[in-house]
Amino acid sequence: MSAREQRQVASDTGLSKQRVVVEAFRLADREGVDGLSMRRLAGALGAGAMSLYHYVASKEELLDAMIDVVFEEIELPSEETGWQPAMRRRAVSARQVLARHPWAIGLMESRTSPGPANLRHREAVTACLRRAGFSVVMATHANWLLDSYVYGFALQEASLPFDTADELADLAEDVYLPQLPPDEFPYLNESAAALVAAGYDPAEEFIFGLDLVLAALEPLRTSA
Amino acid sequence: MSAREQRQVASDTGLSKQRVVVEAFRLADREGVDGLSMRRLAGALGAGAMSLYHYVASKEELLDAMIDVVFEEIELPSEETGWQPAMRRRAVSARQVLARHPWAIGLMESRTSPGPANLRHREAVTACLRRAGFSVVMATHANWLLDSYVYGFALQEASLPFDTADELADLAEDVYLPQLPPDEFPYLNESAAALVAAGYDPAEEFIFGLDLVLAALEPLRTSA
DNA sequence: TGACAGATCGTACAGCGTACGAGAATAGTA
DNA sequence: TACTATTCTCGTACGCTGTACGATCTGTCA
Repeated sequence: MSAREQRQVASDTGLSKQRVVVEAFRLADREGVDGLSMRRLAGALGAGAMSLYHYVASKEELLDAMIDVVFEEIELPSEETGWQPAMRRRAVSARQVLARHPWAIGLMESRTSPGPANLRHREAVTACLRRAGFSVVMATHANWLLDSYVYGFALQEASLPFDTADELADLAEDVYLPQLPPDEFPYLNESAAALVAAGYDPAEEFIFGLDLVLAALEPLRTSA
Repeated sequence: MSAREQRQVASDTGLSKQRVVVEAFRLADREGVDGLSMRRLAGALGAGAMSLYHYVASKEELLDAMIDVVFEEIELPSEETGWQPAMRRRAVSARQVLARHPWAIGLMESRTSPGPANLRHREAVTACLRRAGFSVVMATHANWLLDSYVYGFALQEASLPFDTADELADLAEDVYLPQLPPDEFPYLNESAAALVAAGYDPAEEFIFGLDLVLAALEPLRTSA
């Protein structure tokens, strides 16, 4: 057993690619992606900055690996239910995961080579659609539509500067409404008022659009 | 007339917030957002790096302003057609603009305070939906769904590492397929083959999903 | 024991955003 | 025209970044 393999097993002491990536993931959760530097990461691992480069070729590769950990966290579509419940569950899971790790969605634009968990995920989704009777072409369309919705929703949610309904109400009153003269922005005022009155739950909002999309996809299936 | 106002007019000589932001926009188009540094931007403007800070409080503010320029480029929904053609046109325009400036979508996650063009855009979209008979709540749902689709599509498109069908074919053969063993990823192989055979046009793909979404929203209108 | 490979990391470099404050240019007033 | 006040420009410097390079240290095997 080489020293390296030993290190991979003994997770408490010694480094490994796994430990580096997972700690980077945690650090990004804690401090945001801007707070993730090689030196700080090394510090959190009790190592010197340059030691990390034995496990990771560059920071870019580290970010790629972090994104793949995100995909590992997303539920794969079940094979035991209909395609709609299966896609619904995996989409809900994806949104939850992306909401829990808001740094991830911002990283995706710049990552171009999908990792293994990403590939496994795509394969499972495509399999689910194809088995449900979508043609190759229609499965591609469905994939784009569903993923666009999930990622776009996550992107918008990540850029909301509040986390709770209370914060929303405060922000609306103190920041938004003052810069929205009612005569120039009548409809935004109307919306803002309704939003503050009713509160706002991103999970519910997400489900609403998701169910519309799923229903719209149903007729694209070839077999009934 | 103050010196500053004069500078804002005389665009050839002298700086102004406009000139700084527009040049930053161009630089990002040319070199990507990673190539945009205050020093390089100053160089492109023939000025010292610190001079920029007279027109822009920080790089963050500069990025905010750049995003707002992006929104200025997006067509507002027309008031003279039905809501569907209007929303269709503005969504198509938004995708085009975001595809032309791929750095923009990556910036959106971190921008939390919308600029004036952004606000104008949202107001116009909401107005269009409300006038078409969507209730306040339904207009909010429609807004989320449409914007999620547009942004998510743009995000996925920006992370595609190819621009033309030829590049796609080359990449598929040289990079993707080799890492997709057919027994482990049968469906992805199937999709990849179909994609290479048929070519791939993001504009068409976008329209397909967009029309599904628009049709799905139609029944949410209160008045016929 | 000696040799070799794997792992660690100190140092250094170029580049980043920007705080500070000095100096130049311009505008307003007498 | 002369003096002052304001606006604008930017050189220097600080603390941070990713990482190239090479020295060192650790552990394995002959």
